[in-house]
Amino acid sequence: MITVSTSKPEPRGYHHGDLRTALIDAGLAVLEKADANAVSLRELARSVGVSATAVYRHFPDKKALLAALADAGVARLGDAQRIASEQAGGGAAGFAATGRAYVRFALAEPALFRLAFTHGNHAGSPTESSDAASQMLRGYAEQFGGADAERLTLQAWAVAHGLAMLMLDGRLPPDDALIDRVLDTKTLFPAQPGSSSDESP
Amino acid sequence: MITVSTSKPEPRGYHHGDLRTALIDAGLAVLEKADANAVSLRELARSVGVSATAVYRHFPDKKALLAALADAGVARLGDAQRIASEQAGGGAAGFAATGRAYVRFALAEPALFRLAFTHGNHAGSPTESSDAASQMLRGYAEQFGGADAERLTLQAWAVAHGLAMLMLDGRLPPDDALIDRVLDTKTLFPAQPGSSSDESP
DNA sequence: CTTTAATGTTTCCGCTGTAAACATACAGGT
DNA sequence: ACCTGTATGTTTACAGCGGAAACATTAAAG
Repeated sequence: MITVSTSKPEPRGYHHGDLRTALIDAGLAVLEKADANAVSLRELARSVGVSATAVYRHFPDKKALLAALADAGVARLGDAQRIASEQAGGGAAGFAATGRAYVRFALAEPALFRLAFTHGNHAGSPTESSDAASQMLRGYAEQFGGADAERLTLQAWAVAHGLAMLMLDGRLPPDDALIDRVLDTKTLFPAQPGSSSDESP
Repeated sequence: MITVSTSKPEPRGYHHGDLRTALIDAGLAVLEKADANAVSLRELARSVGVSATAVYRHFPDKKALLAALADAGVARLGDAQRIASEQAGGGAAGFAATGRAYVRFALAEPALFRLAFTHGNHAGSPTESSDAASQMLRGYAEQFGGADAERLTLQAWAVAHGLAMLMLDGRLPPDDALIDRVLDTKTLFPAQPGSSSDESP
């Protein structure tokens, strides 16, 4: 009954218990304090108390491990956005909150965000993003934009993503008020808000 | 009075002639075909015909070499934008062309663009970007936006940067028409164009 | 022609990702 | 209970990396 990984998958099982999840947890922990190429297979294995090559029983190579970490990042981002959207009560306010949550998540988890989005760590086809966050954004865009839904989707995503990256890379100060100003839907998408849902709860 | 940089610095001089520029050129060449962490000190040295540690006579460490490459990237991007702006004849058309040039440059030189913008490779203070491109953008924004110049600057930069990154990372198809649609200033900044300059030549 | 500073080389170290051969422990059929 | 197959983990080995230290050479200045 030894404590084994970050959560508690009950150290039953073969040799380790649940190496795969333990490695991912360890990886996420590293990404809290350092960027992605500071993630070392050997260090992860070490921190989990296992030989370096044991990792290869669960991931074909390092790329696969990083991809798994990236997936975890995408999932967390989606959660953050859904929660923000719900707390804002949906509608135009929810739409705006979704964008702010995107950037705030990037600032809160820079290495994870970067890993999730950078350099081809994506699964499906480019255009049809199937993750929860993309679908939510598309939903808002259709709700507001009508025929221009696609353009609205892309522009909103691009502004938020661009702002996030510029702040992450130190080209813009990671200022919360700045986020609000740049992502202000009233000026960016003046025609849309308030066309099919209330906005003042 | 000797031709020094990109092509053939005439192998005169001390031991090598101009190792520093040769290394940078070699680095830029690598970045044409692979991403930044495929740039290896040893490989660069090898390709220039010099021992690995000779590099340290010109750069304190690898980070410094990459920073130099990043600077070269920023300069090239600035050139591309200035040219695009001039070819469009300035004004509102020039403003729009500047944005498109930004994204097109990113697609044409993905590794270089990434290196130039990613992960803290910037010199001065965050807000006051002193490079040519930033100043040009600010100029356009003041020309059009008046009091809202700063917001306009940031939003324009963010959309372009975000679109570039999303295309680079495979989340959006690198489609030229898509660039035009997303960066359409008429819908993104409907109030601004045509306030102090003509727009339909 | 000597001195000196700039430039390049050799050798070394610990780290990395990963391939190959070997060891162990669990699960199911007998 | 025992054997056996398969999943899991270990040992050992290799080449490549960034970089520190000591040494060698070259160009330039006196």
